[in-house]
Amino acid sequence: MAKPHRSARGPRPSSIARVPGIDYAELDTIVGYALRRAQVAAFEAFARASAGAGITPPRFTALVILRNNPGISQTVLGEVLGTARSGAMLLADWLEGRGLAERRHRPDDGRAWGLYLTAKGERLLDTLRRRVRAQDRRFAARLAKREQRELMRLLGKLAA
Amino acid sequence: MAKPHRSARGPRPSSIARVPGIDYAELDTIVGYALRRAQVAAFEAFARASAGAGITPPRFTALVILRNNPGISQTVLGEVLGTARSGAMLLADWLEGRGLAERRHRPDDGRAWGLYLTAKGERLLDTLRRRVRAQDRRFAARLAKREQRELMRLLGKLAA
DNA sequence: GGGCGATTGTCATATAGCCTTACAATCGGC
DNA sequence: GCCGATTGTAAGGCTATATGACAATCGCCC
Repeated sequence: MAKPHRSARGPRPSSIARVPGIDYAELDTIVGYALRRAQVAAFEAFARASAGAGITPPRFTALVILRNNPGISQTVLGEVLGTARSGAMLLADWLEGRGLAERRHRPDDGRAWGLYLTAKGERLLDTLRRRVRAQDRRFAARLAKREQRELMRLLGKLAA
Repeated sequence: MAKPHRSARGPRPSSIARVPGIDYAELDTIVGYALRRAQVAAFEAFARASAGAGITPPRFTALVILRNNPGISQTVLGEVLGTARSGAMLLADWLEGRGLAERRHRPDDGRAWGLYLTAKGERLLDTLRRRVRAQDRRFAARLAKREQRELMRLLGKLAA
């Protein structure tokens, strides 16, 4: 029921409006299903924020991670994203191909590359971040501030 | 940041363990990101429950919907799942191919088919449902009963 | 009753995002 | 210096979806 539905990643889930006249039965008691629904809604907020650029959630995540962890290796990036090494490499290729990130040899390890955001990457991330956060805040505004904090706490416990 | 990450659906998100030593920065303040993490965890519970059969979240959803809404059309099924009609058709093909569901002509509309669970489909759903619910409950047990109710309430508001 | 736009299922085609496997270069410990 | 482990890479493939076109049928309007 979860993302996979997905879920979990790549696919572009379109809105899952409740269809009138349909009996959802036990689906409404399954936490995973409720999570998926909410996540799809959140994704739409993200899509609105990143419209234009081909930025997807994992790419945005990678940009943030690169900025705050300069020199990170592709293997570790893959772990952070929860994907195979080869997938992280493709992602790095994509970022590098648009001049958003670059690979630099690592003095301490001849096998590994260090990943770094370029100036262009930093600029993109700056605008992107503002828009993503604004949309996320607008999305979360369906809840009171108090509820938002509580939600984040509960989600944190679930993901742990 | 939502599911799509994935997805929404189809993809098989692997666990997203927190990587020690990595700075996640603002990601931890984004509701969509938190949702995605929790959803991946929930998906793992689902995968454990449906291991063996090739049942994915959307397929499980379809089984439940078919059982509680016999005679539903493929177009409506697609709406419920949030996918294009063609995707719903493929799903119906899959279910029919394993003898879990069948299409019956609809007397009132020569274009549309009505979808119905077969006896075999009902049986599978019965065992599946028990396992899925058990795993979902185990997953949700990271929260107190009270918190679970609160979470469902908040998620409902977000998805609305 | 006939005509016409809308709807339904279907099919072909394309794509995105992944994974798996295999491999060469390199590292680290013994 | 040797050998198992690790890193990035490349090739190939798979799955879930979307898009667009199509024939059959419906519903409405005249």
